[in-house]
Amino acid sequence: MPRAARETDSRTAILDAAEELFSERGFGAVALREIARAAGLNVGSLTYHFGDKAGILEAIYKRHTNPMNARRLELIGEAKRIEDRDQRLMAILRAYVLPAFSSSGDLVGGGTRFTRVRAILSAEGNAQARAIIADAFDTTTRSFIDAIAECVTGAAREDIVWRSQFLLGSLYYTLINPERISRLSDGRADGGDHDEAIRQIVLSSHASFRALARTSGTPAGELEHSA
Amino acid sequence: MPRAARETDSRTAILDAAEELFSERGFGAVALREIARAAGLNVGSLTYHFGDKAGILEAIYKRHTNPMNARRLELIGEAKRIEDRDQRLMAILRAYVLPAFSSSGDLVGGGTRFTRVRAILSAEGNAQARAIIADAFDTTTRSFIDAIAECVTGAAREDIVWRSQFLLGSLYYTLINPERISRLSDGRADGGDHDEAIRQIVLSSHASFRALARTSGTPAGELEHSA
DNA sequence: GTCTATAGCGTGATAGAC
DNA sequence: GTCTATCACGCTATAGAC
Repeated sequence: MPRAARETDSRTAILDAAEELFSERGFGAVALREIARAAGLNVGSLTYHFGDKAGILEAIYKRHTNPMNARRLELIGEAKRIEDRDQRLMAILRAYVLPAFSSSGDLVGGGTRFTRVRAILSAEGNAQARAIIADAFDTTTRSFIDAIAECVTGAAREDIVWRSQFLLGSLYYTLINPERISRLSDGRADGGDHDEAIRQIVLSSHASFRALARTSGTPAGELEHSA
Repeated sequence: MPRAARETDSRTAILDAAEELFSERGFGAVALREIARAAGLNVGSLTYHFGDKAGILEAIYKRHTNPMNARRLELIGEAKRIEDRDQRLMAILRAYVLPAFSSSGDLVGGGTRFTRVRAILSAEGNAQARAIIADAFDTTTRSFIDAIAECVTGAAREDIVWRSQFLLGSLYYTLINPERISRLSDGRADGGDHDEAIRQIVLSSHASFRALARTSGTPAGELEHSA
């Protein structure tokens, strides 16, 4: 067993390499040998440090979830102090989206890469991976839903849950398939532009959530059309 | 080579089995042996009919894309005849979402299953799979974007593209991870309820698109907040 | 048209030298 | 702590019997 407290250079080299490969092709499709080669180490070294392949994924999760959740809660806390409901809602949405894109902790560009890992893993349905993913973010997501509910008075809790699912789906799919945006816009938009992606997701979901409010000056007629 | 025109029982049995397995675990993680077992046939039979593993995926795409696109264009055509812009927008969104869930052609429940295959494959990043996916839906998607643009006057094309990306991401993620909705709503919503999913996606994206309109009675202030 | 048998390769994980 | 060597297994794809 390696010393748990200290992160050696090899350990982080392995995690960095694995994270990059997982973010591109998922968990199952990546071979330990590839990770070893990318990290400049031998296969035996990986299993020495992390036991098995799933152990590597677990370590990747461990180093990201805490900083990312902390950053989210911090930003949500700030956002909650805004009085105007619309602006507060906007700030809350940014608090959720921003840490998924920007760097988490000391890791350069780690946020985006890790979020892409999560996006791919959520689709892959791998049993080992599923066990590791399991509710690493549920608690934070619930705080997030609570904060939204306070901005969107009179909305049913279920509706907010559905739309927060759509928010996460939007975020994931944008990270997975950014070329589609560039292509369908004939180059007028760049799907790989993270700042723009954040802006678009926040604005779009803001409109989606605000339409749930029963009070305030929303134009009537969204609910119970033919759909 | 098998007769191209006629679909034998074995062929459809193979495609059905493969489609089910792909929709659960993606392309790479499914072994030919599993498909053969589920179809009640031998491995050799699969390669006889479809050449190789990618050939099976290709055949699955072939039997779905045309019917699904046709249904979408038909529904968009109907929707375009609606005069009221809000109601037309709603109908157009339904025209896009509905065929992704409901059965396509004669295939029972085929739409949902096939859409789940597409969702997983889009995330998987497999090279062979990517080649088959490539713009099987781009033409229809462009008609869809055009139709929305007519409802949302004054909106920038790029913004519509971004939000249609979010629509697809919402749809995919809901099919991939429906349990998350049930869990986060504490059982008050059922993520696996397709009719409700359609309704929620349509309403949510309707609000998102409508907010882009510069004319009409939209409440001011969505654009250019802090974001 | 479907089967069995097998080739040829790549995989995750381990044992033991250094 | 990192290496080489190796095990046992699973994979896709093919060849050829029936």
